[in-house]
Amino acid sequence: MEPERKYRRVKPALRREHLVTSTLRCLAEQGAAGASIRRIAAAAGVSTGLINHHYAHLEDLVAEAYDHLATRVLRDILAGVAEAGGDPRQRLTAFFTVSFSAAVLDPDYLSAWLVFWSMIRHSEAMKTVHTRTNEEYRRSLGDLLADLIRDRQPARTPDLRLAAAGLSALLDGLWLAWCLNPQGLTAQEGVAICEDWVEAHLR
Amino acid sequence: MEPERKYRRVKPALRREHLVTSTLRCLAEQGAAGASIRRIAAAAGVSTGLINHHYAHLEDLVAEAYDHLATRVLRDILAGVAEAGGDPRQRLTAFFTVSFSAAVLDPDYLSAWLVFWSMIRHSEAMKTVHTRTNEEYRRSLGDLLADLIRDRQPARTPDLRLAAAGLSALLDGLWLAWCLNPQGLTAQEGVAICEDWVEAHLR
DNA sequence: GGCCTTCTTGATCAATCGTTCAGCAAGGGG
DNA sequence: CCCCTTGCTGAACGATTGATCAAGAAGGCC
Repeated sequence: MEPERKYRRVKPALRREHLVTSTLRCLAEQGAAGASIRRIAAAAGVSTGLINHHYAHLEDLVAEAYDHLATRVLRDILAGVAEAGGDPRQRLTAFFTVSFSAAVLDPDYLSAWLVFWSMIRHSEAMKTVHTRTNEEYRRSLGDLLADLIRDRQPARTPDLRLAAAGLSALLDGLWLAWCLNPQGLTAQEGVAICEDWVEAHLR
Repeated sequence: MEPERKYRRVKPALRREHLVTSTLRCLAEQGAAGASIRRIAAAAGVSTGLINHHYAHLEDLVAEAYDHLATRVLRDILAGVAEAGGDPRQRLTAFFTVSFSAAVLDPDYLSAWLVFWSMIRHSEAMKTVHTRTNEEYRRSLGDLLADLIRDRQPARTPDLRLAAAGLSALLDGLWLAWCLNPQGLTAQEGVAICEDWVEAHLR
């Protein structure tokens, strides 16, 4: 008979990653109610005390989960863009397509984003993650737009910063609307609206 | 000496309105933490029991607050539109201007919207309010777009439903981005981006 | 093989939550 | 003016919250 171990020790870095993914699962499945030390501990299969051992405050864990999700989404999108080849227009289409794919456009994950956003106001850590990831996202979008502008040489070149802000807001708004009421819009229509934006603005 | 009354009775309809405005104040000031019977009761200057006397569940009160805020915002916007006169283009500009005015674009109120949205998933009452108010909003925007299209007779008339969905998403996205990070964008730039959308799509 | 670091547990704390309910009292109708 | 409806109070209940901490045990190192 092998001696039953009560638990297995895990290296901090690995354990923290484990806790972060458990947090995301909790937030996606249960929304704001899932942002609780006890529920996350249960989902991770560990004791409540372990969470405060690795994170001084629950807020720190959630901030890391925010960073994790935002980074993964942008990475997925950029991977799709890279697959699309070198044509600026097709790269932008890939950006839209992945943005409206199931891996990103998931009503369950909206619950998580809502929790993140609601914490930004009072948590400096959350604010920091939001500002940084948002800048990365908008810069990626701005780069793609800049490439397309250079390629097309449209009659009137728009302000790049405002254009990126507008397209980014359009994407966020469509994503939000779809998650809150999937009946009102299809993913294909979401992509189509973004494509229209490009054709209308960079002609 | 006038006999001190312990409290004053108020007609149900008036009391409910009182509770709704107190709820909105709580949600705006304290976010998700303000969505509590005790805090709302304290803000309204009544006992906790009174809330459950008028509303079977806290959820019902919050749903009424959601309805109240969404209706007020749309009413403010349409009032601005009415003031703008009869020119379809100027009416649309008024829609944008009011949307980015302080009465609507308030980071404090974002906290309230986030609470509402996070409750939609599990509350049928919240889902009903969201669907209805959202349809009203999008229909108002669609009407203004239809007027402008009839007035301008643009070369290629866009799908009205998709156009309204797109512009509505753009407004929501800009509003969300500004509330979450007011440094990243000014209200005037928000209006400018919306104006650009109109000029680019309905030329 | 035994020691020692430190990862992990789980009981415990005070605070807060939504809801219930017995009873008080305000103030209009008869 | 009194009664009776009902708006209203506030204590109480059980559940849940984030955080603390003493104790335990896993597993690498000498």
